[in-house]
Amino acid sequence: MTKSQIEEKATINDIAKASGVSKSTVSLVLNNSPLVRPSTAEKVRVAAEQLGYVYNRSAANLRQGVSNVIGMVVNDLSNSFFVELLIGAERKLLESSYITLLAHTAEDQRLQRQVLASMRENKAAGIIICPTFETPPDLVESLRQWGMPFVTVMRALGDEATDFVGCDNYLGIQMATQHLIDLGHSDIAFIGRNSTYAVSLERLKGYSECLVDNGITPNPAWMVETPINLEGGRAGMSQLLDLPQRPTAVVCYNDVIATGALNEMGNRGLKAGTDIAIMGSDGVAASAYCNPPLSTLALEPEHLGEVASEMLLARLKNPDAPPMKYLLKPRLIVRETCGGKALA
Amino acid sequence: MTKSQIEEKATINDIAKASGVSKSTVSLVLNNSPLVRPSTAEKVRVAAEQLGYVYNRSAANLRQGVSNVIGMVVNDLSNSFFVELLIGAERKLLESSYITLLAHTAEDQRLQRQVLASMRENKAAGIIICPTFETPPDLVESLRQWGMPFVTVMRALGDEATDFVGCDNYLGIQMATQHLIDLGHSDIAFIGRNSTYAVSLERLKGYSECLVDNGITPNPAWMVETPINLEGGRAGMSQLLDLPQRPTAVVCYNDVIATGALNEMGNRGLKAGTDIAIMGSDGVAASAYCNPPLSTLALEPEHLGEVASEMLLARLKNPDAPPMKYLLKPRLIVRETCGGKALA
DNA sequence: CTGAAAGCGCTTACAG
DNA sequence: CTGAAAGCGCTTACAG
Repeated sequence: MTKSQIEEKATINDIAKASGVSKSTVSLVLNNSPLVRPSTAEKVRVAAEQLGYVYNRSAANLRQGVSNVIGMVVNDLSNSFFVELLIGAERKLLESSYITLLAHTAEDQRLQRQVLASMRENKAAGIIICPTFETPPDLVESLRQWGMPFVTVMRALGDEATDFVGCDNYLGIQMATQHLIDLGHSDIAFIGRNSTYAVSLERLKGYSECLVDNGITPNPAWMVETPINLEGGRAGMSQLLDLPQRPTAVVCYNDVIATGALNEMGNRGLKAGTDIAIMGSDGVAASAYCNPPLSTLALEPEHLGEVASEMLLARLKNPDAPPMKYLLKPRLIVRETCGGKALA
Repeated sequence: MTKSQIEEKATINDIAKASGVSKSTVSLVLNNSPLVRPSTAEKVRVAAEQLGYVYNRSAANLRQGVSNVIGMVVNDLSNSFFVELLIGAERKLLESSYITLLAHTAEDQRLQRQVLASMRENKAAGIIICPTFETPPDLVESLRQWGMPFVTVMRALGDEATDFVGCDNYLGIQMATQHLIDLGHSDIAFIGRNSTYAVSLERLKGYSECLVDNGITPNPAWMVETPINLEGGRAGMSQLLDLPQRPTAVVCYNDVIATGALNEMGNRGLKAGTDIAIMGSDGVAASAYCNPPLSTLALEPEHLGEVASEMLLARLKNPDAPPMKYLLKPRLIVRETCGGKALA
């Protein structure tokens, strides 16, 4: 235990003493500066090793005014889309020797404010944020005023000047809807309408405009409003199945909704792809293992997470670069639930 | 911009000057010390507010030698069990004004070492760790030597002295197996055997001993070894269905495996609960929305996460308290896939 | 209840 | 290529 206590206490001063150089030189060595002569560096490294030295980032952070942590603020970890996004982002950050400070807001704006403030106090080098529903625009103002670099993900925030990573929601759902139309459907419903939520609005628009473009009149009774969760998907499908006139196909807001819908179909002895065609959106890993396997849109959440990290890192390197945008083009994944396997 | 630049720079010295007290007093106020006269405190708070003061945790961390961050090291975020556990843990930590440093190891030991070292440098106050497969015992030694408080979750590590949160794996799978036997099954398989993995060994034992206790001889061909992921579940079920003699019921290592198994059954036009009975384990949120709804074991991951946080917080308060253990007793959740709804 | 002083362990110009 | 000096913004005994 004495040994370990000695180890606990070693600082660059101790290393300096042990290796016969100044602590400036030690610091240079620890930061892999090319300025130090290799033989000196080696000597220092050996001493550090022997002393069981542990770099104290708190000290470095204080001196430099910035840390090696990146804040990651996520609105909904119960949706694996965001989990996969988190996985991609965190891995990428780690590769660049950043470490991730995570906060799950669960769509709570108050919490979002709180964790952002905490990340600021902790001198986060930057923030990746998947904002909550209806995040007020002054949040962006705050972040800017703080001088905090950030990239927003999936839900655009503020003006054109903010860095953003997302996907073409309109195009994706349009593709999904068109696919069903190409399969011969015209009675197509949408589950997951949500008027307070920009992404839902875009997706709903992709759906309804696609219908119109194909000469189909959208049916308001077939645009089901539900919370965006598994139960919402189940309940939404239940609502559709209770209608006197059922649709023959359903476009779901996302894979979570679709999974809930599949559940309800099963509960009623119906099979997706045979009785009713279903399309999801997001392409989460689990979508391939739905029962039946879900036809959906590849939004590549893990890739989006990686891109978000890369964008933030680029922003840190170059604070004055012009605004960066990444808008993923969805790709159709045809599996079983749309009943159009043959087409693919 | 001038305003915000001034704000950036305010320190306790500025507050001290502005409010006419010493910086010691300011520090006391910021930490809500009861020592300061309320009127003084108020004066200080107003000054801090006016100056747009931001507490600098790096400085406090350096001075105190410890931070307000807790490291959370998770082996597998592709399994929602661990995501739900993370959600519970993070929320609880936030309530106690700690913020979570997250690292996903994806079962990579090298990465696990690396992130742990990084968390140490960052002066994490403690660590919650769901260790990777086959984590070497010297990891516990390192953590102890570092003086780093930690609690291990799900996979026990080291000796009796480590704080641990988990569940009774043996009992759970035993209950699931017994339930199937009570339903009249005797041809019961197990998917997710994995000899290198302690938890799998416990669960497999719960399964096979339950069979023996009921006078049933375990069939080696029905103990399927697969990776623990969706594809493993699907492939495992496929393997069973290809057997000349199929089991009538299957106990799955966890809900991930069960979900994959359900997928394969659907692919073959089979229905769980009717054609073959399926039991999962873990009770992740999505299990209720499988198709059909999955019978499983409630392991309450979110609760386990909360408990882990509470345990770590207790450990921080009282470093010398005796080792703490929390072993959750699983509860049977009877839904559709076991075909025993009537019994519940 | 409040203040003066020391120091946490780094990094960064600056000088040589 | 290396060293001496200053300072980042806090907290913590200690004294009064």
